[in-house]
Amino acid sequence: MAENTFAVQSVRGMNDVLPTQVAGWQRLERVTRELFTAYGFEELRVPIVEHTALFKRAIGEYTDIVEKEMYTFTDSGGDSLTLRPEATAGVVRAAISNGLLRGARLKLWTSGPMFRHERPQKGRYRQFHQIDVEAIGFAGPDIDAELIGLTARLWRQLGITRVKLKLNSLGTAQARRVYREKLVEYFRGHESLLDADSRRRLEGNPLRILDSKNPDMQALVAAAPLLTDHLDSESREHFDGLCAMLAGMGIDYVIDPRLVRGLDYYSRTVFEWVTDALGAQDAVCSGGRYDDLIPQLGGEAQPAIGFAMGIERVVELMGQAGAVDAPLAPHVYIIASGERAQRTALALAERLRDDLPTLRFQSNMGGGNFKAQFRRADRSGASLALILGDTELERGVASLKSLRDESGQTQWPLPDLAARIPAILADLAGPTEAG
RNA sequence: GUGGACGUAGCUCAGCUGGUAGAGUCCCGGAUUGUGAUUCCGGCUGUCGCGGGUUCGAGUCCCGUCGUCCACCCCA
Repeated sequence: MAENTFAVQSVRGMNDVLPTQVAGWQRLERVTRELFTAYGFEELRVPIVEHTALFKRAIGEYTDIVEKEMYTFTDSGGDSLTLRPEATAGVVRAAISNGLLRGARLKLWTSGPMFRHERPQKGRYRQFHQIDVEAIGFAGPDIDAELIGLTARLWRQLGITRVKLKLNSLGTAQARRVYREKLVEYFRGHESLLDADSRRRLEGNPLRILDSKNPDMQALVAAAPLLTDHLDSESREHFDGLCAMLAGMGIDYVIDPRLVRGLDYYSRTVFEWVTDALGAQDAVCSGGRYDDLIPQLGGEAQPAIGFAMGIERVVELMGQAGAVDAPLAPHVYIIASGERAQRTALALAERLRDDLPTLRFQSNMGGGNFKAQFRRADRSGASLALILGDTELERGVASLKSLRDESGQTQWPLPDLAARIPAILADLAGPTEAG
């Protein structure tokens, strides 16, 4: 590859978010921040890089993420570090190492880039972004229901409708161990029917076989023993409680006994919001309970639950739902012709910004004749053009022209502008925007 | 990591069985003296992703490579 090409190409799977796309990101960030605050969650910011061992221990040695998808490197001090592939491990680590856990109940959220070395696809990137929510110190199922209720509210606020909630319980680690043995036994009995992927998983992560999309495997999977039938009684009760609460909140869900997660730390409640609008990358937001993780990482045992949503995926859904705001147009576009007028216009713009801080003034930059400046004014979407030329300068006035209707052009002494502009804008806006 | 499709002006694309690139759009200027739509006229921009090969000659064929997209896989 030529060196130039190399230099101007972004790294595979790592994308720029362009100004035209940013509106969706900002809307999602704003709505989630308000929602989290309203539910009593506090923001926590954690590093992007952690010790490799943290992720191995939290996510599990035999998961796909740890086995083949992590960006791991040795720093110049000889430490093995990893670009975080998910957020929970870092949040839990931060809670432990800052001593936040002692008897506390933590409701936290964080967001930022995550890194996974996968083959890029629509909705799947090597650097992608998540908004992550964690509730530590709550045994549930009330908090489980609240978290799910929060996400359901978020979709409503964003105008997203093409999502469905899938729900399952993985039981406790002990119950899962028993089930796992049963499952391995079952699949060993039919080993000749297993595809290559499934045979590989039989050792490391047999539960994932249940997730197989291979049509040839469906019959075998369908007849496999169900985790749901092997739940311990406490998990059963917990899960039934959650279902009842969701029903009481009017939240629709589908119980999917084969919903398992790709991260080992989950136990009991797992859930996933899926969509049919993003092709194969259908998970928009998912999470679950991780009651055993904190002691595994050296903290004092605390039940906990969390979820993460993929910003790129949610923003894509927002775009499809038409839920992205148009960029804010200036209220006033300032046109100035001639050197003296341009100087006057800059000073005038600053004064108007002082006097009218809630309005958006855009000054024409880079000169141009009146025609060009009016064209830019029009394209800017501004409601009003403020015109400053030789004629106006001589008389100490500025012209104001409506760009959105035919109400014409008026002239005002410069000192009066700050008082006149809001009134004129209000007239232009008319009754529709009066509220 | 596996399989498949694709990669031509900023954008959307055309370019037949190989003969050294074109449209629309965008942008800029003009259509009587200081006024944004539309229309008309004129103008600008391309290492045809990159590298190599075949050929007298390649955007068009072959190989490699990078990237995008789709499916698998995985997951947010």
